[in-house]
Amino acid sequence: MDDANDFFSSNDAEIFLGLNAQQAQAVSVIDGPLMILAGPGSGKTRVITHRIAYMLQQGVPAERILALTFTNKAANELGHRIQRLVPGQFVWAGTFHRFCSRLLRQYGTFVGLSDNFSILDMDDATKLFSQVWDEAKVQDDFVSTAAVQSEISNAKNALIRPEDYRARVGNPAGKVVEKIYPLYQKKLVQCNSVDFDDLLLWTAIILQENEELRERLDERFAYIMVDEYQDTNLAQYAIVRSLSNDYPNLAVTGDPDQSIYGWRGANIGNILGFERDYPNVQVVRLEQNYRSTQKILGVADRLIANNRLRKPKRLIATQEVGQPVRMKSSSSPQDEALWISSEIKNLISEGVWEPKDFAIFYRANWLSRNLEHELTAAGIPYQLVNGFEFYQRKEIKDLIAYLRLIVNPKNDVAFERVVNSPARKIGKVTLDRLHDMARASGASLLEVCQNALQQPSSLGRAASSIQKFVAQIQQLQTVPWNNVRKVLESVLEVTSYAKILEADQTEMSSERLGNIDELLTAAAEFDKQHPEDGGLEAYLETAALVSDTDKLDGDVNHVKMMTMHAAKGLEFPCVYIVGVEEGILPHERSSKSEKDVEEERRLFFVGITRAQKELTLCHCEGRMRRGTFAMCPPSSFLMEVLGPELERVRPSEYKKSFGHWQNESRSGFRPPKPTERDWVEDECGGSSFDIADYEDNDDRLSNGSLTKGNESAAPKVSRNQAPDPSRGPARGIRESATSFSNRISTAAEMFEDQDLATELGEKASATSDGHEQPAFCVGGLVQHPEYGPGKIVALSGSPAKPYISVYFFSVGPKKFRADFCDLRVISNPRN
DNA sequence: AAGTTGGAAGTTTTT
DNA sequence: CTTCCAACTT
Repeated sequence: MDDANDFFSSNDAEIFLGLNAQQAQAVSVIDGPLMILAGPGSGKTRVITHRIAYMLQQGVPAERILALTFTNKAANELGHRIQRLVPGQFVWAGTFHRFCSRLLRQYGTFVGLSDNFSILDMDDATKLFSQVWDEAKVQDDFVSTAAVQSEISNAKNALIRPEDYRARVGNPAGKVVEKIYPLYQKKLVQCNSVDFDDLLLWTAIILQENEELRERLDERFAYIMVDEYQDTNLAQYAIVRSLSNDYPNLAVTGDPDQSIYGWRGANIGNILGFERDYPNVQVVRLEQNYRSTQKILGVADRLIANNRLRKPKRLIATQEVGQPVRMKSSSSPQDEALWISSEIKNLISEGVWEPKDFAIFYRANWLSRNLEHELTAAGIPYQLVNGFEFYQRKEIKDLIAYLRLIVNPKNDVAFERVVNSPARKIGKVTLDRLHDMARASGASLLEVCQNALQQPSSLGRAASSIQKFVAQIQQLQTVPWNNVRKVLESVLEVTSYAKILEADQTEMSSERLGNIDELLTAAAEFDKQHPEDGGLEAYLETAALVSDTDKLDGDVNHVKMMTMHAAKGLEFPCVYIVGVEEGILPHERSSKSEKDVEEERRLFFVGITRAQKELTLCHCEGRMRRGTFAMCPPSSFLMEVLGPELERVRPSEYKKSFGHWQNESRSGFRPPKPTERDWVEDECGGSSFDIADYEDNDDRLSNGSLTKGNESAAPKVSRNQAPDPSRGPARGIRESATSFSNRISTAAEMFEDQDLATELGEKASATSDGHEQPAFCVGGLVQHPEYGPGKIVALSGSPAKPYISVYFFSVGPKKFRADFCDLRVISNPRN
């Protein structure tokens, strides 16, 4: 460090200020290949920013620097920090996928894509894939679409093109992939679309096949930095290599111990083999951890030491010893959630921490349910970072699909999504016919429609609907693309999308209108933030490539909940990791091979090392699975981690935490009783119980009989059956309260007067020849061809979708669409 | 055409 | 306990 300061001019002082020796070394090496092995919390982002600042200061033009990150969030933060350090300089930083998307907009013609291509998200790609699957009439009953789709994804990530794919022996999906992969890829190109994997695949192919272009881009991006290099796959590796051949000023940062995307084709060998790929590489190790307490690091260290496929690496603590890492056992996820929420509530009210200091991690998104419920009940604000967010909702996908179709008329997936949304009476039959025509002519669905309208008879009854739809799209194509919000408003107006929802007047449609409002606001915000580089195409690219993690706002004072995958790169003072159970953390589907288990262990390692001050590892004795309560043994990882830093949460604390709930009367909830098991432990356990118990009882742990039979679960089961106010009513009773009460009273009436039935029957036969049909009225009597006579109980719905509820003598209550049903009015109440 | 219902099936992680 | 899909209803 001192040497470094002597060597560099005084201008450098600011850039090197406060860096340790290794960090300074990593910053100062800007020419030639460099590998930065950065443990968790070692100031990696800082090194990257300062290194870029140093390059700029050394006269490297900003446009020749390329920073590739894993998430948009990381890229944005990088950009932000560079701006702070070197104001006024613009360095391109973004994800691989975004970078590739930009290249393909320019050079996609090499592989048959025009510059307005669409990026399909997972949903759309799957939709297109199953169409191809259906068309190919796959006979094999033994492979699933999902297996084949994921095998194709693997092939793409491994840079295997459709024509080169050969089934490997022992791979049941292989033969089907051989057949489907080329068809799927052909269809994608026909639709002028790419899936996520294609962004990488096509870019790699273009760079491989166009030496002149490769040289130009290699020179253009003379300085490249790749973050999270341990998570790059073969395609990404190939792209990076192509761009750093003549100008091998490539710096990669990463940590083999944090490689958690092997299932997506990430090859940990890329970072382990970096020294082999690039001769004369300089290696810098950042081993000082500035984030976590010594105890937390001790636990992390002991865990990861169990991995065999790794380079041993130290984590040197610089923080205080800290509080013990806690291990908490609960009888059920409900109890676990209640315990966590009440503890967080107490810590907040005591002023120890703020909501935003807490994070709760889990292996899979569904594990957040109970937590959400209890945090809501406790009034703790939280933010969920999960997979089913804004852009997944139907109305949002519909509107985005309109935009995609406007930009790329060949996008058949978008066409299918919107052609009957809002409802235009264009159904399966019509769509099948359009598909046949498209297959025959090789044209896109929209083109087929346009052509067929020359002879409307070929479209049958749907011709006029299609005519209208095509006219709407054509009208929308004339709207200028520079203002996204205006385009969206035009879509809403031209298609009457919002108007139809407004007319519906149900709870769901008003929620959808709210979401649409939110989308309009977001679009306006995008327009504002991108006055130069915005517009419809840029917006669609952003919409396709944003992830939910990117939206995470650390400034908002909320508890954060997310998967451990999403937690990568983040840090929080207090961390809870839930569901540390065998079958969940190592996940049962990742327990086949040692390699898989090691990746699970790295995932746990990532979770643990996010914690700065306090860490609690939680597991349940059992949980509901497939409708029944099942026992859950604690994760084998927990046993690997046992040691002096670890402390079991003692039942006395458990009781104390619940005291709060017991004093508060909440309707609908019973204060949970400490389970029998907790009491037993309280008596015979003691402070030294925990570690010894786990170490000496492998057999008990492995067969999950640590609990004392089912007694401890009993109170939970009843809690489980209590109605859950956060979810809607179960199917089957999903009727409005009014119509339900109506039905009860009517039923009572009906049963009092049994003779009414015969009377009604007689009246019905008397009026059976067709008179003018009077309007339906509540209380009126009607005749149904199958069910016989009945009484009108309620009228509901909207003018567009009127419903009628009838109580029949023969079969009880029934509900029909009033404009479709075959009901004859016998009498009205006032007659 | 479109909504409702019953039965079978299934629970990873994400650019 | 949920979610998806095919069959059935109007």
